[in-house]
Amino acid sequence: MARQKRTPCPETDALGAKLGKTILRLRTADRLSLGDLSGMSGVAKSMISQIEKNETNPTLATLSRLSQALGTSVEAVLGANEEQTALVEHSQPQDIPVLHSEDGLCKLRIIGFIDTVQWVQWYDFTAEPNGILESSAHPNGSIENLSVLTGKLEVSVNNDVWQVKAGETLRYHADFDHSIRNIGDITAHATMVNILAASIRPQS
Amino acid sequence: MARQKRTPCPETDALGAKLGKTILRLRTADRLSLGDLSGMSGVAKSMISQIEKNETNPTLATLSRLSQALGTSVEAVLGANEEQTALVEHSQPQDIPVLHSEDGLCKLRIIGFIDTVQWVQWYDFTAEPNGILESSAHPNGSIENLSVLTGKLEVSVNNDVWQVKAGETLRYHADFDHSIRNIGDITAHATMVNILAASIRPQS
DNA sequence: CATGAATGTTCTATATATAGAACGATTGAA
DNA sequence: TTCAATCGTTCTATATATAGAACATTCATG
Repeated sequence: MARQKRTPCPETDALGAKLGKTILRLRTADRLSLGDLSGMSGVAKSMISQIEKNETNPTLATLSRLSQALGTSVEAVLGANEEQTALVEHSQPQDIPVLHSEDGLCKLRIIGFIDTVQWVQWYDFTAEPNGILESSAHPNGSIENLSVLTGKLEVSVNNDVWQVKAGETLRYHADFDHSIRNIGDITAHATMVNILAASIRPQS
Repeated sequence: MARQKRTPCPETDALGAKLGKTILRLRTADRLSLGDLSGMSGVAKSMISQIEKNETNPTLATLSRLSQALGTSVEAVLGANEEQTALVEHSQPQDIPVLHSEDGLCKLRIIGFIDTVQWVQWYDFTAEPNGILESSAHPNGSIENLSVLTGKLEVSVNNDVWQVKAGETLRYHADFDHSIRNIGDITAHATMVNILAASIRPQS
């Protein structure tokens, strides 16, 4: 015997509601009728109707077929946030914060600070010869990406040391104290991109 | 009467397989038994077992409850790509793909291509005077960020045109056809970062 | 006004996702 | 050895997700 409880858990329900709206939005944006999308995806149009109204609890398979037909992925459809912030932003130099290393030889311009996306930030990094930038550990599981445009840098994390020169990219875990030093004899220039772990996985 | 065809579509099947591995990985990483996770999530342990082996086709509701119990979101669980990435990666210049514009005057070096994180990519962009780079629309809701290091560029999206010069950053929606042109008389150099819409999501 | 071809909705029958129980395998302690 | 506990698997019954058909509505065009 199997007893089954109806489980309209609020979290899940909200997820389904958002999903339905997203599907509807994508479908109408492409000017597709239920029948069209049904034909393209192989999902019954009755199903699509119910999904859009959050009257059912779709299966991974149907979600996969639907998002494929809509040209996206299941993750994207589920994660899609419809805030249609149709904004364009133009930052002037004086708006961009600049950090300096303790020795005054390195400069870190924080370019990519977007309040809507906290888990990725990027910087323009320059260092005079022998300049060293010391960073304490970033939030759990962050990954730092250093792409050197000109010059030669040395990166130390924990007890490991690597060298990176112009044209190369180094990617390393930044949830330890780490430092970057200019070991060349010219000004070094690099693009640094930090990705926070929140977007990958809440740590084990 | 309802005829129903079993549809083990390869795409969907692969997604399910990946999902199963991810669930298993997260569960064991937290040292949870099937029973533990079942108790925490409210999903029958038999279901979890079948999901991990991709012998069933879970519902959005169960995925939601499971990922909640594991401390993540459905998107993250589905999007989680493959195993623990190598701790460190060092890309040489020859590993980095380079795109050229049709007129041959612009160069786009794809620096930040991480297979584990599909929602952010960045590029090193250079353009000779008058060079123009035309891009077709990116996936739904992408945002493109252009930080000019040297020179002066003009960005056209839809019918809007903006100018950006050294030190400035322009941020615009890239889900339309758009183009970037060097309107200065020296080689322009910029860092371009693209963020896909899938990532616009609060909380971790 | 018809009449048809679209649209989205509700109905109905079946395949299947799911919960719970029963099972077998492993471990550890008395 | 026993016994008990705990693991993952497999079985079974039911709730339900799904496909397909029937239905309802709009909107053309004659």
